[in-house]
Amino acid sequence: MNDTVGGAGPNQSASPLLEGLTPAQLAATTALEGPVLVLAAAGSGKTRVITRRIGYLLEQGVPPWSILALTFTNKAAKEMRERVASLTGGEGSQQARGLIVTTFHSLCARLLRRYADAAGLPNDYSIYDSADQIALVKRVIAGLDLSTSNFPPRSVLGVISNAKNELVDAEAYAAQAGDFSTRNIAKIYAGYEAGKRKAGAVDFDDLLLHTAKVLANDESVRRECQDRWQWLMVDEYQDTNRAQFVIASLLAGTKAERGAEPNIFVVGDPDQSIYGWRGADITNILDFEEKFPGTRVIPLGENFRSTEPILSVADTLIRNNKQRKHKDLFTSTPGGEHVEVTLCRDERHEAELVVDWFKSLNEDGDHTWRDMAVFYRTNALSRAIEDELRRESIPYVVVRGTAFYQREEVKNAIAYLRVVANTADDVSLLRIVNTPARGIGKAGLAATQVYAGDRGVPVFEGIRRANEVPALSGRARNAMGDFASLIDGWNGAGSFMGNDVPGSLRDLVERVIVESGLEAHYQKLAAKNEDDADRLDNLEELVSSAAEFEENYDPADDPMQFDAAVTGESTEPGRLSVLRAYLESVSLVADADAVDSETGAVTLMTLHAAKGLEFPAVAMIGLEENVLPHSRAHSSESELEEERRLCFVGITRAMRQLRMSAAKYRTQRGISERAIPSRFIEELGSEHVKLSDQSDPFGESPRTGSIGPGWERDVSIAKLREYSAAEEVERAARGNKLASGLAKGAKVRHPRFGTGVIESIQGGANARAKINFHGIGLKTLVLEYARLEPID
DNA sequence: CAACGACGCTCGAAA
DNA sequence: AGCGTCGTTG
Repeated sequence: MNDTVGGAGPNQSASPLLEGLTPAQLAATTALEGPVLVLAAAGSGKTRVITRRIGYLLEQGVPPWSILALTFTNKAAKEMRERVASLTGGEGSQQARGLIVTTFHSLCARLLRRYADAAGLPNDYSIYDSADQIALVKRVIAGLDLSTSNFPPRSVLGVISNAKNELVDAEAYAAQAGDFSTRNIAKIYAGYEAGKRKAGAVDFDDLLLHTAKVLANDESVRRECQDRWQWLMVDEYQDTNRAQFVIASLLAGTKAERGAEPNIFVVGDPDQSIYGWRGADITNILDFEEKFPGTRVIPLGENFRSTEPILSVADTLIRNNKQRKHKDLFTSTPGGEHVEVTLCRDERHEAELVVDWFKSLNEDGDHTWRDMAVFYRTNALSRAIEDELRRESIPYVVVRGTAFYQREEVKNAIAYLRVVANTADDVSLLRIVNTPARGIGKAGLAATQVYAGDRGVPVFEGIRRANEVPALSGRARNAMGDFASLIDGWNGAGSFMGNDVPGSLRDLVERVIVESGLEAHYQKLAAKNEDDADRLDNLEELVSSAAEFEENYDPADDPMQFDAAVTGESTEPGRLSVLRAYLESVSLVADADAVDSETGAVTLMTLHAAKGLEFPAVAMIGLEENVLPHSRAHSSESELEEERRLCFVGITRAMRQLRMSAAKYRTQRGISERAIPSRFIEELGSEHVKLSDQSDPFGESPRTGSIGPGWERDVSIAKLREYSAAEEVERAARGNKLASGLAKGAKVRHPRFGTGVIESIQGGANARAKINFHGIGLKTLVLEYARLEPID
């Protein structure tokens, strides 16, 4: 931009911002102008580099509002903002006013709000999550007289999402659709797009897609953005997809547009690319230098996180990836313990070993619960660990940020709010129009949908005009009339423009929950079934979350409020616009956002959610074929390599201690199946790995050492059957023994379900008991796994 | 029209 | 094991 910025070398400016950096980190931090690609190995201090670089830019006099940093999760964005704030002196410092650190999706959501006209969207658009998408696709499939068994909504949506990630829209897709099935998918795709357009809704892919289109097609929009943001940074660049690459490129602009090479700074590690299935495109890294001539490439190789054995094991594993540029991982801090890899009997045994390990770490006094984490390939694997931690009264958190918003009762409340914000949102409307039941039945609704469809108006408009809809019963008309006034009462449709609805967001959410009848509905359920008691708590929590959002809401934080950002003024926002912002934030929570290192609890999460984090002690479970690598990742070598990178990401999160385990039997979908140790175990090498086979409960001392009988992977099907048959006999004997200890009519206690009476019991390999639990009802439990205690 | 139980299907990571 | 759909009953 000018000489003062570029020329200020680290030597003259003894800035504290540049202290304690390695030469490579310093080079990256102070590489200001022009395109820069930082290849940052795991644990090499990339967050540090980005935050210091932002601080350095500010120190050089760059205005904060001209800096835009894009991260992968809200959590990462928040952390980065905090670190910048502490570097530049002070919380919420005026210095950083207008600095934008956010996620791609949030940025796009805001851009589309501001440039709604140019994007062809209403500015009150809804964001559909996967459940909404499925609901809409189902309706479209039904409307086309197709069957959901021939066209499973989930897989159709997968096809649509992939098409979108390659920037193929419904039209383009139809143009290349050949066979019968593909042509029908093209029809569903088109219907799905039309449905969203009518509802004023977008899905996650659309957020990126629409933004890319607006930036590409509307020069004034592009100009405005390019003028504001002179300094662009992208974190986790290896996980950007095609659309994100296009957006970043358009925001950066070209030399022709800017008169100089754009200041775009991206940081990534090809070895940590784990979102290929979501369209992440590794060629974005490879093409970067081509797209931005004169790119400076700065490698950050030295690892400051892990002990030597951990790093070495990670390195040995990742070398098995063939489609990879060779790269040495190194640490200057030698020493450290071996990586222990254990073969367990089953997931319960595995959980016991993990929890025993954690307990011993805790007792040694070197670690607290928050230093420990368990990683797994799929969410379902957390269960056994959770049970064991609960049994041992060890505090733990399962990282699943979106789980709360996916609960039925919360989704319902949010659907109401979405309808308040956007009455055209048919998917949300249909979800709640008769929840709780208010006499708007299937038949009446169908007639209203037809009426609305014929006139091209939203279903809610049909409900408003229930009196004109033919063939409705008087009761249905009344019910619909009541419902319409309910919604209109909340969104102020009666008052001028609906924009000056008084009161707070908190009040609105509370009113909606009470007046919709949701509260009463769940109160009724809770009275009947203890399991439903927490639903009311969740609704309460939603109110708190809205209140908290409202409290922290500052329209000036909106990236698009240029003037407010620059002048420091903020305008009083209307309640509906706060509601919209709230709904948007709710739609864009990531699982990883739920990580909270402050709580003194063990952290449980998927390998994907673990990206970017670090823990002193890590247990990785389920290192089995078809789990990691996952069974669905066997169709190509590149999928397998992505699984290997996922394993690599997990390993490199561990700072001091790492354990991995595989179970000989794993229960999935309710049945226990023989599992084969993951090929990745062998690929860890043997130098820093300590194997131990603890799977034989009757064996003398556990077998340790090299890959032995229990570890073999290339077992033939016949051999597997042989194993299974032998073990089946054992299991049957165990089952019979367990069953004989209990009888019909006996009273038992279960750690979670309380006391109950046995209704029926069955022995054998899958010994089960049907038990009538007090206050809960009938449950069938597998004796081998259920922790039942007989009581008198 | 709503509530409940039986049945059958699925089953990956997530913004 | 969990979920959604279907058919039955209140």
